[in-house]
Amino acid sequence: MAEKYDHKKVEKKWQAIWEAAGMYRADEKSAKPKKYVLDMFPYPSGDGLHVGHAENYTATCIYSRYMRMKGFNVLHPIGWDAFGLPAENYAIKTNVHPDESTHKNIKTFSEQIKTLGISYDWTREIDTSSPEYYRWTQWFFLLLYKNGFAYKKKAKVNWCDSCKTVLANEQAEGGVCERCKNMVAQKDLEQWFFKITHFAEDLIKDLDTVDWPSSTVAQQRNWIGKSEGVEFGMDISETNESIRVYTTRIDTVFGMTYVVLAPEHQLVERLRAFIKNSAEVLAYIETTKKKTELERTELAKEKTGVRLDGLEAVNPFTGKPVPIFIADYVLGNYGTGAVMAVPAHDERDFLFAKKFDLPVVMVVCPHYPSPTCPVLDEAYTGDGKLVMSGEFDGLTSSDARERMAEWLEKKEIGFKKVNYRLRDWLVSRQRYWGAPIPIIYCTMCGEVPVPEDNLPVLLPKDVDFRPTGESPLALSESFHNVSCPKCGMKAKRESDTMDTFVCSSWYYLRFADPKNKTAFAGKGAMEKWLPVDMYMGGAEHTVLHLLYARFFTKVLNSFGFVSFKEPFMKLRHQGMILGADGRKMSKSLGNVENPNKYIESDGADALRLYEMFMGPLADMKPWNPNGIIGPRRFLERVWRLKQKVLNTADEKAIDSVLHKTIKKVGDDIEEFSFNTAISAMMILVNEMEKLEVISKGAYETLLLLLSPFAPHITDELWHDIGNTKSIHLASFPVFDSSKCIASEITIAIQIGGKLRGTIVVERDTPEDTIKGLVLARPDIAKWVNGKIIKKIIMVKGKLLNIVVGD
RNA sequence: GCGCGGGUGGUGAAAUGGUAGACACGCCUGCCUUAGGAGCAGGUGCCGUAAAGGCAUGGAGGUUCAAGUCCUCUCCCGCGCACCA
Repeated sequence: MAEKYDHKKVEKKWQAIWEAAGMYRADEKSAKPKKYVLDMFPYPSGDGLHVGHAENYTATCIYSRYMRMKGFNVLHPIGWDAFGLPAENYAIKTNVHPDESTHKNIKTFSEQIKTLGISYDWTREIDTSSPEYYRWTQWFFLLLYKNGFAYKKKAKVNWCDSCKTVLANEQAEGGVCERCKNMVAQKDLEQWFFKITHFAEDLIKDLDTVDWPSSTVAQQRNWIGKSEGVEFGMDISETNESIRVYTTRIDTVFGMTYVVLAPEHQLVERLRAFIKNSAEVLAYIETTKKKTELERTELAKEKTGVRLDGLEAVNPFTGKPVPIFIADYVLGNYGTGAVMAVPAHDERDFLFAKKFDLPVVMVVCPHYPSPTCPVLDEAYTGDGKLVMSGEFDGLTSSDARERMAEWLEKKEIGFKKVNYRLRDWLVSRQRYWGAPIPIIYCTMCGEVPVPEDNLPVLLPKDVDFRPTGESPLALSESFHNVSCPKCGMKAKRESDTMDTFVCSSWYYLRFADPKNKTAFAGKGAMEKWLPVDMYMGGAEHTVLHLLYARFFTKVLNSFGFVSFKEPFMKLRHQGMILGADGRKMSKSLGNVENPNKYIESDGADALRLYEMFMGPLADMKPWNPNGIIGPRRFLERVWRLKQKVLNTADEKAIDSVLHKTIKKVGDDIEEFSFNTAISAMMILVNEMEKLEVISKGAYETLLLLLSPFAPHITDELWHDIGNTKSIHLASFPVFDSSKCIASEITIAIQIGGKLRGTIVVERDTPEDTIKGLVLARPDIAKWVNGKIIKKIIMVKGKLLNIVVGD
């Protein structure tokens, strides 16, 4: 009796052998074509590895192993996104220093990943919280600073009172803190920003050059929010002032019945003397100030606002004056902070007009030429042809937009304008566990960048990191008080740290050259390995990390550091694995699955297979605690199959299905359809089991196909049948289409499109012979008898459809 | 409201316009046994005792010899964004 499959023994053995041999190191000297396969590097949380991590890493591991077998020089690295709030929050709770807990967690993660048999090049491991790394994060800050892409300004910013820090817009979506889910308040604070808006157009345009999931591309486009419209001025009667408004619907301008300013608009203050009801207006502005962003933007069906009595703005197209309002539904920080209101063609204007009893005039009609304009019970926001619009009558909306823009330009009142919703990236944080911002404030010299050779600005370890709203670093005497690098006088260091997303915006570059002491990465190394060919991670960072990383690449490209404009050429997301109850895994629900448990009971190979077999990688899917049994049984069958291997066995017996499987598995790995690749291998094993004996060649092919998925057991069996080098150094089997064709084929027989039977014939049977055979069969003939055969449709090798009529 | 995905057995899911439910889990019936989360053989969409047959991919139409797949309308679910003019 052959030895039983002992996953613990096998997996431990091979992991040690691979590590000793340095099997998965990327080769700097190889002439083979490169393939850079990257996982979104993890934040080493105290909870350890999660089945979701395992899903992500197994998928790219399979892909990397496959690419190695296909002759590529693969770079597949791993590192740690180690800075960040959770470590600090944990520290506050337990009084364990973030540096200590983070490094303990990294150790746990590393061990867990190794037991999964993930083929990382561990020699390139990086840790964003190490001075060797954050020195370059600081260097990037200075690069941006010196080129005007990093600046400090006082602005209304998102403040999370529970995290005691400011947040970027991207981290405060919907007015809620991305980390702790608490409501975010608006505060006027002086903060550091990166000028991501400078690249807004490129960030939109270059999305066309990458192979990313369509929803991710759509989300980024949506976030950047490009809009094309016109900006024009409107004179204010009886004053020398004018209002500039921005609109994307200039074609509706003849329907303008009023104008709205954002309450914070500067004109309000300047025109105060002309406003008759200024007390009421000021009161409204005060009320607005007290509202949070969320309250202001909440699905407030109820519109509020105040008319500026005594003031009117003139519509340049009609020459007619319209009233001016302030209302908080108009945002001060977008466009010009003022809009023309066309209630017939804008829902918000419509609601406002209803409330204030303002005229609603329809000027774009979908039923042109409509004799009368209907009474509207909601705004018509679509296109149509223009009515009541003077010389523009009868034009389509899109033509009118062009013509009206030209009209404004000719009169020098307005111009075409592109606006973006994207705002600059707020990067300073009033927290401890992050890279210090390398700036010094001198009473004489002002803002002074830390000289490059003074980097890194070390994060002091002896700091009370409990957040107070004041940056913890300001409390460290030795850190905070320094002398000015310019004049040598007493000065103070910037005490804010950088958003952790800054650290992760360039880590993929560092992997190309992780030990470099003179640059963030050598130019040659980056040109060799980058851009990333395959990037994989969760779909939750579509706007944050992926946008920031693209921004960094664009900055570096514009300064000539790198030749590429996009960092991640191909991107795929793995779907979230839910708990067995179909809910999101969480400690409080007690439905969290730990991969260790399954590695222990069934082995890493079985776990890897199960996670890949669960369903399409990108789908969200529930965990089935019993589901691993199928893949485990499959591996045992592969193990037992070894007993049937005979050198003299006939290879042809299984050729057809074998080659079909080679094709299917190869194609599926390239498409990330691992579930169907596994199913194809199961079919192959089922077929092999039916045979008395299997040729060594066929069995080897099976092991090679399976090796990216189940690397341990396949290497063990590979050696058992007489190979001396690791299976992971072998080539992927070559598909031979001539061997794919079976000698017998099954043809479906349809009568009038309905399946009535099947027939098995020799591969090269002529069509007429098949027709004859089919019609001779009584079970088929009974459907045809008494009817006229109108047509016979033959799909070669697949199907015969007899179309009958009465 | 807008954008992106989806709706197929008891479950996870397969299907270049060409035999719907591959592959697996579960379940049922045998066999075997060192009684195991074993192994082997067979069965398992629904209606029909069975056979014959019929019905089935959210719903309604349509195109086609042939539709889960293409087209129109519609319902439902998930995710993301949301007063950006």
